[in-house]
Amino acid sequence: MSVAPDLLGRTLVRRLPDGSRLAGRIVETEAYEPGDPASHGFRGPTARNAVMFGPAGYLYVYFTYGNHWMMNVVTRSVGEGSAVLLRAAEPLEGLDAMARARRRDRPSELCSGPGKLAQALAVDRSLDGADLVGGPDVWIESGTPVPRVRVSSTARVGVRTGLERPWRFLVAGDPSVSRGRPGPPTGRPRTSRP
DNA sequence: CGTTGGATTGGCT
DNA sequence: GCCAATCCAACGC
Repeated sequence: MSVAPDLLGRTLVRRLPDGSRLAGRIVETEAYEPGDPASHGFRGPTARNAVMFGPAGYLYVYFTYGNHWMMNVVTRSVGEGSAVLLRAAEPLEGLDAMARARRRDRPSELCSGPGKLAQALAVDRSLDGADLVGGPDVWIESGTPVPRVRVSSTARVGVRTGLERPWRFLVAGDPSVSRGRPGPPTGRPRTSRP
Protein backbone atom coordinates (compact mmCIF):
# COMPACT_ATOMS: atom_id res chain seq x y z
CA MET A 1 0.00 0.00 0.00
CA SER A 2 2.73 2.41 0.91
CA VAL A 3 4.14 2.25 -2.59
CA ALA A 4 0.92 3.74 -4.02
CA PRO A 5 1.55 7.26 -2.67
CA ASP A 6 5.27 6.86 -3.36
CA LEU A 7 4.56 6.47 -7.07
CA LEU A 8 3.14 9.99 -7.22
CA GLY A 9 5.55 12.30 -9.00
CA ARG A 10 7.42 9.49 -10.70
CA THR A 11 7.71 9.38 -14.46
CA LEU A 12 5.90 6.62 -16.33
CA VAL A 13 7.66 5.95 -19.62
CA ARG A 14 6.50 4.04 -22.67
CA ARG A 15 8.67 3.13 -25.65
CA LEU A 16 6.63 2.48 -28.78
CA PRO A 17 7.62 -0.10 -31.39
CA ASP A 18 8.76 2.75 -33.67
CA GLY A 19 11.23 3.83 -31.00
CA SER A 20 9.41 6.97 -29.92
CA ARG A 21 9.04 7.77 -26.25
CA LEU A 22 5.92 8.77 -24.34
CA ALA A 23 6.03 9.89 -20.73
CA GLY A 24 3.85 11.24 -17.96
CA ARG A 25 4.18 12.29 -14.35
CA ILE A 26 2.01 10.04 -12.18
CA VAL A 27 -0.55 12.11 -10.26
CA GLU A 28 -3.12 9.51 -9.09
CA THR A 29 -2.90 5.89 -7.89
CA GLU A 30 -4.96 3.33 -5.99
CA ALA A 31 -3.74 0.44 -3.84
CA TYR A 32 -5.27 -3.06 -3.99
CA GLU A 33 -3.98 -5.29 -1.24
CA PRO A 34 -4.09 -8.98 -0.27
CA GLY A 35 -7.31 -9.69 1.63
CA ASP A 36 -8.92 -6.61 0.11
CA PRO A 37 -12.46 -7.37 -1.10
CA ALA A 38 -12.17 -4.70 -3.79
CA SER A 39 -9.11 -6.34 -5.33
CA HIS A 40 -9.19 -8.62 -8.37
CA GLY A 41 -6.97 -10.91 -6.36
CA PHE A 42 -9.41 -11.34 -3.49
CA ARG A 43 -10.73 -14.71 -4.70
CA GLY A 44 -7.31 -16.06 -5.59
CA PRO A 45 -5.38 -16.37 -8.82
CA THR A 46 -7.16 -16.75 -12.16
CA ALA A 47 -6.05 -16.52 -15.77
CA ARG A 48 -6.91 -12.83 -15.81
CA ASN A 49 -5.16 -11.73 -12.63
CA ALA A 50 -2.22 -14.18 -12.73
CA VAL A 51 0.35 -11.40 -13.04
CA MET A 52 -0.84 -9.92 -9.72
CA PHE A 53 0.33 -13.09 -7.99
CA GLY A 54 3.76 -13.02 -9.59
CA PRO A 55 6.80 -11.00 -8.47
CA ALA A 56 6.77 -7.25 -7.90
CA GLY A 57 7.88 -4.93 -10.65
CA TYR A 58 5.67 -6.22 -13.42
CA LEU A 59 2.73 -4.61 -15.20
CA TYR A 60 -0.74 -6.09 -14.69
CA VAL A 61 -3.06 -5.01 -17.52
CA TYR A 62 -6.71 -5.89 -17.63
CA PHE A 63 -9.72 -5.00 -19.73
CA THR A 64 -13.03 -3.71 -18.39
CA TYR A 65 -16.34 -2.11 -19.34
CA GLY A 66 -15.97 -3.45 -22.86
CA ASN A 67 -13.64 -0.63 -23.85
CA HIS A 68 -10.88 0.14 -21.43
CA TRP A 69 -7.46 -1.17 -20.44
CA MET A 70 -6.12 -0.54 -16.94
CA MET A 71 -2.45 -0.40 -15.93
CA ASN A 72 -1.28 -1.70 -12.55
CA VAL A 73 2.10 -2.13 -10.89
CA VAL A 74 2.56 -5.41 -9.02
CA THR A 75 3.95 -4.51 -5.61
CA ARG A 76 4.32 -7.60 -3.45
CA SER A 77 6.11 -10.92 -3.65
CA VAL A 78 5.04 -14.09 -5.39
CA GLY A 79 1.72 -15.51 -4.20
CA GLU A 80 0.50 -12.43 -2.33
CA GLY A 81 -1.62 -10.84 -5.05
CA SER A 82 -1.41 -7.07 -4.94
CA ALA A 83 -1.30 -4.16 -7.35
CA VAL A 84 -1.32 -0.40 -7.60
CA LEU A 85 -3.66 0.97 -10.26
CA LEU A 86 -2.17 3.87 -12.22
CA ARG A 87 -5.13 6.22 -12.59
CA ALA A 88 -3.78 9.45 -14.04
CA ALA A 89 -0.66 11.28 -15.19
CA GLU A 90 0.42 14.68 -16.37
CA PRO A 91 1.61 14.35 -19.99
CA LEU A 92 5.31 15.17 -20.33
CA GLU A 93 6.61 13.70 -23.60
CA GLY A 94 4.96 12.56 -26.82
CA LEU A 95 1.85 14.69 -26.47
CA ASP A 96 1.20 14.60 -30.21
CA ALA A 97 1.09 10.81 -30.28
CA MET A 98 -1.06 10.77 -27.14
CA ALA A 99 -3.46 13.26 -28.71
CA ARG A 100 -3.81 11.10 -31.81
CA ALA A 101 -4.44 7.97 -29.75
CA ARG A 102 -6.97 9.79 -27.58
CA ARG A 103 -8.58 11.89 -30.30
CA ARG A 104 -8.35 14.80 -27.93
CA ASP A 105 -5.97 17.75 -27.97
CA ARG A 106 -6.09 19.29 -24.51
CA PRO A 107 -3.29 17.91 -22.30
CA SER A 108 -5.64 17.61 -19.35
CA GLU A 109 -7.77 15.15 -21.36
CA LEU A 110 -4.95 12.85 -22.44
CA CYS A 111 -4.11 10.86 -19.29
CA SER A 112 -6.66 12.03 -16.69
CA GLY A 113 -8.19 8.62 -15.92
CA PRO A 114 -7.09 4.98 -15.91
CA GLY A 115 -8.66 4.12 -19.27
CA LYS A 116 -7.39 7.34 -20.81
CA LEU A 117 -3.87 6.72 -19.53
CA ALA A 118 -3.63 3.28 -21.11
CA GLN A 119 -5.09 4.56 -24.37
CA ALA A 120 -2.70 7.52 -24.51
CA LEU A 121 0.29 5.25 -23.86
CA ALA A 122 -0.85 2.56 -26.31
CA VAL A 123 -1.06 -0.06 -23.57
CA ASP A 124 -3.24 -3.12 -23.99
CA ARG A 125 -3.25 -6.85 -23.26
CA SER A 126 0.01 -7.32 -25.11
CA LEU A 127 1.76 -5.60 -22.18
CA ASP A 128 0.14 -7.69 -19.44
CA GLY A 129 3.12 -9.11 -17.56
CA ALA A 130 5.61 -6.59 -19.00
CA ASP A 131 8.82 -6.17 -16.98
CA LEU A 132 8.83 -2.67 -15.49
CA VAL A 133 12.37 -2.95 -14.19
CA GLY A 134 14.37 -4.34 -17.10
CA GLY A 135 11.91 -4.43 -19.98
CA PRO A 136 12.07 -2.33 -23.16
CA ASP A 137 8.42 -1.34 -23.49
CA VAL A 138 7.34 0.41 -20.29
CA TRP A 139 9.07 1.48 -17.09
CA ILE A 140 9.08 4.01 -14.26
CA GLU A 141 11.76 6.65 -13.65
CA SER A 142 12.41 8.43 -10.40
CA GLY A 143 10.86 11.77 -11.31
CA THR A 144 10.37 14.32 -8.55
CA PRO A 145 8.79 13.20 -5.27
CA VAL A 146 5.56 14.92 -4.34
CA PRO A 147 5.71 16.59 -0.92
CA ARG A 148 3.54 14.75 1.57
CA VAL A 149 1.52 17.89 2.21
CA ARG A 150 0.36 17.94 -1.41
CA VAL A 151 -0.88 14.33 -1.37
CA SER A 152 -4.56 13.69 -0.66
CA SER A 153 -6.21 10.32 -0.07
CA THR A 154 -9.83 9.36 -0.66
CA ALA A 155 -11.93 6.23 -1.00
CA ARG A 156 -11.20 4.35 -4.21
CA VAL A 157 -13.26 5.13 -7.29
CA GLY A 158 -15.74 2.74 -8.84
CA VAL A 159 -15.56 -0.02 -6.25
CA ARG A 160 -18.48 -1.12 -4.11
CA THR A 161 -16.55 -2.75 -1.31
CA GLY A 162 -13.61 -1.64 0.75
CA LEU A 163 -14.89 1.93 0.78
CA GLU A 164 -13.61 2.35 4.31
CA ARG A 165 -10.06 2.10 3.00
CA PRO A 166 -8.82 5.52 1.79
CA TRP A 167 -6.37 4.03 -0.69
CA ARG A 168 -6.74 6.41 -3.59
CA PHE A 169 -3.84 8.85 -3.62
CA LEU A 170 -3.64 12.01 -5.70
CA VAL A 171 -1.73 15.22 -6.12
CA ALA A 172 -4.16 17.78 -4.73
CA GLY A 173 -5.31 20.32 -7.26
CA ASP A 174 -3.46 18.81 -10.21
CA PRO A 175 -5.43 19.33 -13.45
CA SER A 176 -4.51 15.85 -14.70
CA VAL A 177 -6.22 14.05 -11.80
CA SER A 178 -9.26 12.04 -12.93
CA ARG A 179 -12.77 13.19 -12.31
CA GLY A 180 -13.45 10.31 -9.88
CA ARG A 181 -16.60 10.23 -7.86
CA PRO A 182 -15.47 8.92 -4.48
CA GLY A 183 -16.63 10.01 -1.10
CA PRO A 184 -15.33 13.18 0.51
CA PRO A 185 -11.57 13.57 0.77
CA THR A 186 -10.05 12.23 3.94
CA GLY A 187 -7.01 14.49 3.85
CA ARG A 188 -3.43 13.33 3.91
CA PRO A 189 -2.78 9.58 4.04
CA ARG A 190 -2.51 7.88 7.37
CA THR A 191 1.04 7.21 8.41
CA SER A 192 0.21 3.83 9.97
CA ARG A 193 0.16 0.68 7.87
CA PRO A 194 -2.87 -1.61 7.65
C1' DC B 1 -23.08 -23.11 -21.22
C1' DG B 2 -25.75 -18.76 -20.05
C1' DT B 3 -25.87 -14.70 -17.26
C1' DT B 4 -24.09 -10.81 -14.91
C1' DG B 5 -21.78 -6.77 -14.15
C1' DG B 6 -17.45 -4.33 -14.01
C1' DA B 7 -10.84 -0.61 -10.49
C1' DT B 8 -14.75 3.77 -17.25
C1' DT B 9 -15.60 7.07 -20.65
C1' DG B 10 -17.89 10.40 -23.47
C1' DG B 11 -21.94 12.17 -25.29
C1' DC B 12 -26.46 13.79 -24.45
C1' DT B 13 -30.33 15.84 -21.46
C1' DG C 1 -26.44 14.56 -13.98
C1' DC C 2 -27.49 10.39 -16.47
C1' DC C 3 -26.73 6.47 -19.23
C1' DA C 4 -25.37 3.59 -23.28
C1' DA C 5 -21.40 1.39 -25.27
C1' DT C 6 -19.15 -3.05 -25.62
C1' DC C 7 -16.36 -7.28 -24.20
C1' DC C 8 -15.23 -10.89 -21.48
C1' DA C 9 -13.90 -12.99 -16.84
C1' DA C 10 -16.13 -14.95 -13.12
C1' DC C 11 -19.55 -17.58 -11.38
C1' DG C 12 -23.75 -20.36 -11.15
C1' DC C 13 -26.39 -24.14 -13.07
